[in-house]
Order: sequence, then C-alpha cells, then structure tokens
Amino acid sequence: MNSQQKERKKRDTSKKHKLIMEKAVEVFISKGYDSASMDGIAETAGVSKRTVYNHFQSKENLFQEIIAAFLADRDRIKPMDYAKNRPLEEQLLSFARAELYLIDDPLRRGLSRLLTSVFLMDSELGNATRGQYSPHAGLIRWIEAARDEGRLSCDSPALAARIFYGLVEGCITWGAMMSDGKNLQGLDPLLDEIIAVFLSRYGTGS
Amino acid sequence: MNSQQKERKKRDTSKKHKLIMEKAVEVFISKGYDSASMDGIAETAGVSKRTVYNHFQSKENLFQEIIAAFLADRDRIKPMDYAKNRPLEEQLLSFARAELYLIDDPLRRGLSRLLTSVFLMDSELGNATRGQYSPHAGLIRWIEAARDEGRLSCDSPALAARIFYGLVEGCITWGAMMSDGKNLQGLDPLLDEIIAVFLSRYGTGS
DNA sequence: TCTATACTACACCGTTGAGTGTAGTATAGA
DNA sequence: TCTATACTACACTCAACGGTGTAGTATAGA
Repeated sequence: MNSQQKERKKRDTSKKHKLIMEKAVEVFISKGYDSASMDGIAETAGVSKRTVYNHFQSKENLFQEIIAAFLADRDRIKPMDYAKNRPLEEQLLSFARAELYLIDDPLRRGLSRLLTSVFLMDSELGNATRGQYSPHAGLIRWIEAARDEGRLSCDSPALAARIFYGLVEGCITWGAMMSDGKNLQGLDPLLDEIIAVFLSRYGTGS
Repeated sequence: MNSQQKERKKRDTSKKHKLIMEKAVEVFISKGYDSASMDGIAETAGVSKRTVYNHFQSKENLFQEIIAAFLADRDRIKPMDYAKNRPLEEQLLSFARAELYLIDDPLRRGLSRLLTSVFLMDSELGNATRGQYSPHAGLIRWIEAARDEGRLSCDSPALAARIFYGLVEGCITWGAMMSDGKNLQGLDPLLDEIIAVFLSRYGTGS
C-alpha cells in the first residue's frame, strides 16, 4: 500500500556485497569449502558475521553466488573465434589461450582449483554446473569450417576437438592447477608444440 | 626383561585392519574426506568406533595409510615397458593402459577422484606425495631408445613424453574422473587416435 | 536535522564430529 | 582350561561451526 514510501530509502549495499564475496573467495581458496568458516570469512572481510548473513542466506548460498560469478566471467571470454584465412596456428593459439584464461591468473587459478576439487567429489553439482556448457562446440565448428576450405583433414571434427582440448588441458591446465602455476614458465614453446602436434595429424599444409 | 613372555601372545589383527581400511575407503569416496566421519566409518565396517581408533591413531592417519596403500598398488603396476622391435603402436598402447589403470576400475577411479580432490586443495600434501614419483621417466627412456633406433624423431624426449601423457590424461583420465567413467565407452578408437596423433608428429615410418 | 536502513558486537543455540576412558565380553593361543 | 589380548558398548569431553536474536550505533538520503 505505502510501497512508494518504503522504497524511498534504499542504500547501495553492492560495495559491501562485493567485498564480502571477494574476501570469501580468498578464504575458500586457501582453506577449501569445508574448512572455510563463516566466522573466518567475516573476519577476513572486516565485517560482522551478522552482516555476512544479511547478504547471503547461507554458506552454500554464498558459495553458489561465487561460482555463478566465476562462470559468468569465464563465459564472457569464451566466444572469440571464427574461421578466416589467417594462419591456422594463430587461430588455434587463440583457442588455447581462451582455455588458459582459467588458470593464467592466481585468483582464477585458485578458483579453478577449488571448483574442480568440489566438483570432483560432488558429481551432481558438477554436472549441473557444467551441464549447459559445451566448450567444444566452438572449436568443432571452426574445424569444420577449416576442413571445408581444405586446410584441415579429419573424419570427425568432434574427435579432433577432443584431441586439441585434451592436449591443452592435459599438458598445461591440470599441471598448473596441481602445481599452482609453477609449470607456466616457458609456456610458449609448449603451446607451439601442442599446435604442431595437432596440425601434423590434421593439417593439410594449407 | 620378560619380553619373550610378552610376545608369546599376539593375535593376528590384520584381517580387521584391512576390513576397516576397505570400508573407510568406501566412506571417504562417497562422502569426501571432511564429510566422512569416524563414526560412519566404524558403522560401515560393522566395528566399534574404539576399534577403529585402536587400529589407527587418527582420522588423518587412517587416510594416510589408505593413500600409501593406493600408491603402492599403483607403483606395482607402473614398470612394465621397454624398447623392442614390436610395433610402436602396441608399446605406446601399453603405456597408455598403465596410465589408465588408475581409472579403469570403479574403486580405483573413486580413489583417484578423492586423492585428486584432496591434493588440489592441499598442495603441500600433494607435492609431498607426488614428489618421489616421476611417471614420465619410463616413457622418456623408451622414447630415447626408439629414437636411437631411428623409429622416432624428436628434439626433446621429455617434451614428447609430456605431450603423450597430456593426451592420455587430458582426453581420457580427467573426463573419466569428472563423469565417473561414463566416457570410457568406446575407448579403443580414442586410444588409437591418440597414438596416431603422437606418431604423426614424432614417428618416422619405422 | 531526522529517520529508516545497514551494520556491529555479542551472546546464544543446536549439532556434529574427533577423540578418550572404562567396564565388561568374546576369543585365540598356550 | 586359563589368560592376555582384541573387541564392544557407551558415556563422555571438548571444540568448532552454522546460524539466529537482539540491542545499540553509525550513516545515507530526504
């Protein structure tokens, strides 16, 4: 009834909301989900525990919101490629770098580690989260386009895409998560080699 | 002083010890380390909680013993290959299958998932455990031998080995852990493709 | 300046879980 | 049969943690 009066006063709490999320990410990354306590998060954020609960219904809720923000950030990066007459190496490199976005920054790498760790032990959550996400689709389309122009040769673009992402993830991503990025020194030669491997199997020599 | 008398009576408790470990593995796999309770483990094993603590100092101790047994089991499988005049494909396949030993059985796969999840969030433990373990060494030696015979061509056997394991892990292992082995159907064509990719880059055509 | 809103400080609750102590029972080995 | 050993049942401690309630304070917006 008097809703217009009630809505007159509404302070902007997004700053604190964001602050709590950022600090919570830090705590979750360093302790893991279970071992991270809401008291610890509140203290790290320099905020009372009650404020945390005023912003987030529960620990799980807070975590979900962090996951959502992370995935949204990642998805903003994803769609960046298309078939052209630029060198194949260059375009494949951009696919690889998009994939490596998840681990080329300490914070994102920490979150990737955390989420991977959680998803490994909670298949339902993992599948639900990863369900609507098909990272290979873009590369498959790219491979088909390149094949149509005779620049690639393969029976199954899906298989080739799987090989490519397998190479990138197997050679780089997982090691980076495991060793906290210590294997990211001298990355470029490795990336070049990965692309060379891929093209020696599927390339036609332009 | 009268130690020979004391040692006369010693019952064989290894059966129960093993039973507890096996049941604990089940619980750890299904719940994760943190959420698995010692009460739950005792109940699953059909044993009193006190007995669990008579066999294992602490939860962490029990977990460590499980890890050790798992790694020992895996290491027993590892050293199985050497250079010969058998087809390269065949020998590479055996390297790949040795790697897939970790995930080709539901129990081992569960343990791999659990340990990976734990190691991801506890770098110290992960590094300490993985420290004395160099899985690439065998393949590197194999590649050097094959190169010496002119059957492979590469500048850096270490890099080639990294590519090979990256392919196997990236294309198969990680997906199997994430999806609980649902991607292990139709594995052979994928393995063949992986080996074909590797040989198209490093093979010389015998 | 005034007031609704956000926030703090702090006590509090209920639960869970690791680990212990103990008294009594079952059993393997002599 | 005898006895030391393994085991059980159970009560218990202690600490941590998720979450709530509240009274009071600071502050943004009118």
